[in-house]
Amino acid sequence: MLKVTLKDEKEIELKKGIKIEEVVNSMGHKLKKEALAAKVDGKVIDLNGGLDKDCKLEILTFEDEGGKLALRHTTSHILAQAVKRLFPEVKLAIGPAIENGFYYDFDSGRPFTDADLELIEKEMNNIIKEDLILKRFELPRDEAINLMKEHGEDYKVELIEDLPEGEIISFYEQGEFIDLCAGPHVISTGKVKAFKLTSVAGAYWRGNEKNKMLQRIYGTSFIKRSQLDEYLKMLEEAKKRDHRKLGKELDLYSIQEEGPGFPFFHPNGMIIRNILESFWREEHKKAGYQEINTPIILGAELWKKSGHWDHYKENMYFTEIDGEPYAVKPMNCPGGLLMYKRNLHSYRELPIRMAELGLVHRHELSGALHGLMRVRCFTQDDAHLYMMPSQIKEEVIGVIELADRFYKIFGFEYYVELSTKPENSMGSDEDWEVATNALRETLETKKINYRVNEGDGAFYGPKIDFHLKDCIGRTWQCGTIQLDFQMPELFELTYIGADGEKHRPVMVHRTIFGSMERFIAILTEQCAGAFPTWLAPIQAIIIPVSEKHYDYAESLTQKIDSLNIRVEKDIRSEKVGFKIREAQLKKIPYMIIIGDKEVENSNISVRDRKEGDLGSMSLDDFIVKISKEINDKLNK
RNA sequence: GCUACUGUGGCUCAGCCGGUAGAGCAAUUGAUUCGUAAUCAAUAGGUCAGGGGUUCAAGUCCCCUCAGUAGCUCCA
Repeated sequence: MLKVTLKDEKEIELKKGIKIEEVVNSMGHKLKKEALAAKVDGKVIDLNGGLDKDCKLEILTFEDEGGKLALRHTTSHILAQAVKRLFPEVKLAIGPAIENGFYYDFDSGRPFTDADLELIEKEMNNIIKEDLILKRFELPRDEAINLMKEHGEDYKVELIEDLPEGEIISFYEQGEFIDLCAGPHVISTGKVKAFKLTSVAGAYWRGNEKNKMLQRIYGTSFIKRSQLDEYLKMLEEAKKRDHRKLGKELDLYSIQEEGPGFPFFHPNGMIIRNILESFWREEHKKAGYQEINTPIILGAELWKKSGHWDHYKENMYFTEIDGEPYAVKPMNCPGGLLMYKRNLHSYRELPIRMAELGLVHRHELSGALHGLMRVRCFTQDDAHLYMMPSQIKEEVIGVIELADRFYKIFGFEYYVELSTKPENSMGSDEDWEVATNALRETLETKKINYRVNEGDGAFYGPKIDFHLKDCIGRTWQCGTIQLDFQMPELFELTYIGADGEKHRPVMVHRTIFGSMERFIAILTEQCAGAFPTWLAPIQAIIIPVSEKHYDYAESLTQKIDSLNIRVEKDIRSEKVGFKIREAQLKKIPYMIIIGDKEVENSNISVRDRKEGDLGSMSLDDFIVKISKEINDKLNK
């Protein structure tokens, strides 16, 4: 007999070799119906699996990540099976479950059309109705390869050949369909109650642009129809928060055909941007930063020295001045380095923190451009910190805390990545090792959860990245902290130590917003265009009921305006309802409605864009209220 | 850059199997002076992204270019 500990710490005795499915069947009706997979000693496996030793057992449903992934992974197999039934000549690549759904990559002679998708969905429904049982089996390497060769699945053969020695090679079979797969899966195709194929896109085999481009079909699935509908509705709603849509509606910015990837900031966008920048300046002054500004165009020699010429050339724009080659800066560091080199530095000055709101230009592939999120010129809220090696940890912590403070103010949740040495990099492995470990240790000291992103560092050093989410959950890198031993070496930076000798400082490159453009985009999506009052282009609008109240409106406007609150008045001959509707669409935080009553009582009637009518109050009370909201940078 | 899709007045969109552009909003003008999400009327505005081709005839079919969207690659 086996001792099995359940999720609620209850221990039960089961006979050895029992199938988890049987265990589930002996449980409550609800769990029996909802079970999708199981977690045995922390490892997610099929319900088909058996128990052969004492263990902890947890039954997973759609509410559990493991259950959800199993269901969606099975849906991707159903998709592949349907495709094979309809188009036998298509070859299979990979088909994992991903966040919010799944995909499957196919090598088909021609691209899938919308009509194909409909056919495929129909066939998938058939497979679900057939309620095929998923059977797992393992094969030794040679047999596995032979099996896949028999099926003409070249990509699968390649995958198996690349599996490390000793790796278990498993397959899943459902009806006539067999796929190489590690699992886990749900017990039968009938478990998928609601699914939808959402889009088709090209995707390179193994994510390498030198490889063949395959057809990727994306989809999602649920255990209830209502969940699918809800998800699709949620996506629709999320699209209304898209900063490209809101940017147009709120007249924040635009991108013209004459300059793809080069944004134009409109007056409303500039108000937000300028406030963000002055906030940034205040905070950086407090945090001990100096501010500098360096040129946008600098000589080619500088870029050769910094390594950009060799490691970053595809992303750079070039020009010529008086016959000499120059480059438009893609990064601010080389200019900043020249600034450091202007004079001698004592160890007593260190760390030196030089910040720069620097406009950089980078050539991004046309297909990568995306509103303000991904552009070809942007202003980084950059800073370069020069320090003694002994100061690294403290400085990196300082930046992490600064970033955290910024994101908290905007109410952003973020997640952190540690990116390591990329292929096209400079410097010795030892340097990279030391730098990467320094960052890792700092993250661990601060007890920050992070994911390692292998090979994604800058060419001169490893980095800690802060990622923020957009309206539909895509993540974008904003803040970054990059530890660099290379530039100080290349530019022969020095400081005079206590011993009177010259020493090499270490350098940290960092941003908090990331770029003004991307940050404004994220912010726009986060607040759905209803910017917190301290950032709103118009903070209050005065709406007189009729012409009789214009004088009072004018005097209120002047009073509020004199307090540096961004106020406007709407004296068009329109009805109140119409003016309110417009103000509401512009997402103006406060509407001040004044009619006979207000003029008579010398007060105002306030409407909040979210709460609606707040009733009447005195102008002074309103000013106290809105000023507090602005000064405290409240997110409401 | 790659794969697929899209591109009609400032904005959102209609235009069936090719017959030679239409609505709403916005704008302008006039009327209306009104109490918490749309007052009424009139006027003006487009060589249908650009270029080439097929055709008696192209917004509608074909090709090229440009731009956008989704994804891949890449990245703040």
